[in-house]
Amino acid sequence: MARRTGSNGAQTADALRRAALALFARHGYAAVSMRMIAAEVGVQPGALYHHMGSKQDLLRDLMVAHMHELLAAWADRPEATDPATDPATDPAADPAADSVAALSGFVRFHIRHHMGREDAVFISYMELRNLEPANFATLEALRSRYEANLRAILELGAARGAFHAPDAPVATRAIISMLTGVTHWFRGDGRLSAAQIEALYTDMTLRAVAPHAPIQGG
Amino acid sequence: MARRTGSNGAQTADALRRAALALFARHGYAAVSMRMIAAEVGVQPGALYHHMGSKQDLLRDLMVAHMHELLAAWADRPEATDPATDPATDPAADPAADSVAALSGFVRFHIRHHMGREDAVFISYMELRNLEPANFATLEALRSRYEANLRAILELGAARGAFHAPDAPVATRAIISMLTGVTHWFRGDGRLSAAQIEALYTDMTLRAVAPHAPIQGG
DNA sequence: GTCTATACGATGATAGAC
DNA sequence: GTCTATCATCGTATAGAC
Repeated sequence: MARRTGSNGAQTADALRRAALALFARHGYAAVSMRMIAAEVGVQPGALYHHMGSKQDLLRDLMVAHMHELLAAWADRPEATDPATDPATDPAADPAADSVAALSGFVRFHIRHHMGREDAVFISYMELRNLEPANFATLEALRSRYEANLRAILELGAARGAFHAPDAPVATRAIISMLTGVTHWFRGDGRLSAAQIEALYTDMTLRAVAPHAPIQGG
Repeated sequence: MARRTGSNGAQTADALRRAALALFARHGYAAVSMRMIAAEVGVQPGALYHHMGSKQDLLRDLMVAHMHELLAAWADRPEATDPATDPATDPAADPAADSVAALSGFVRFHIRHHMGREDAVFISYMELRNLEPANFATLEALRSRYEANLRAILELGAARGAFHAPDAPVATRAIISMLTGVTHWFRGDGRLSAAQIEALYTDMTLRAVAPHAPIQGG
């Protein structure tokens, strides 16, 4: 037989991408062979090349798709599409509260979006070094675009006096590192629920840039 | 000639380990071949096996050495070996200030130790998945031992009321993720000096667990 | 669209000369 | 301790049948 009964091009392509994502996350791009991906889906190695250009193209596509999904989800989040009419969060009425709301909104969004996408998150910052220069530049631009959202929140908040963030670019990276670190160790069946993690990280982030001087020492 | 003039076993072994560290950090363990390591040092591939067991042994040794160095440096840090006699940091006199000093001491230590060791840091948490189970367990135990130092500082500080850390294990991971993230982007020739980075991160960390309620909102 | 078969180079590791 | 030479295996990717 030349084609398995019930096989379907689009379904196979999707299955291959899912299998590749999981395998890349578990073993690393370089350690995963095309044979492994094919075997996972149940097709022969040669059949892969009807669905993708090369292994490198596959990696780039997975990473670009993840970033597009992230940016689209940010643009479509409720706060962005449904501007609050609550006077308590009206920027003109209370700029500081607006900045705090924006920052805690970012934290919640970031953690919620990344939980459940551990594989894609892992790949997106572990496999950057396995991208060819042109593909690396593409990803860097997308990552930078996302990061700019947090930086803008911090800069506006600092200008308003709502935040203590003496260096917004550094604070941006520090916060993103902290938040993304959740995906390294969080497992849904652990001691804490996703909602509890979210609350703890929101609290720590808000405190980290709170305009109160901590006790100095040491 | 069977041996290059001036060659030396111990020197070659050391050079191979240095070359492997740099190559693993740049390209990833799976993407680096024994031939690449040999070529970097200027020996033939076969000669490598007089200095190491296997590629896996090499990776494990590099990672274990890094963790041992980290733990030894922590144990030997000035604050540990030279107890402060300054009344201002005497735990009995001012427990809260003692906790703050301990935490900022950890942040300073962590950042200073990790800066300049980017390659080893990178490998130590990127290549965990390429370790065989027994080796992985060894590394996990070492990592956990280091993490316990920060957790103890946070737990004691929280018990004293010096810190707001409702969940010490989560705060520990969050802080370590944030601090270690520095090695991803910091370059000595950048906009900020190492000392400035250190100050910024110390400030953010102390604030993140400061016992002042941040403005709530959003 | 999937199969079988294969081209062709690279891989980790070893053997034996010097 | 390093060399040369080599083994068996696996890598990505392609060609052509159905």
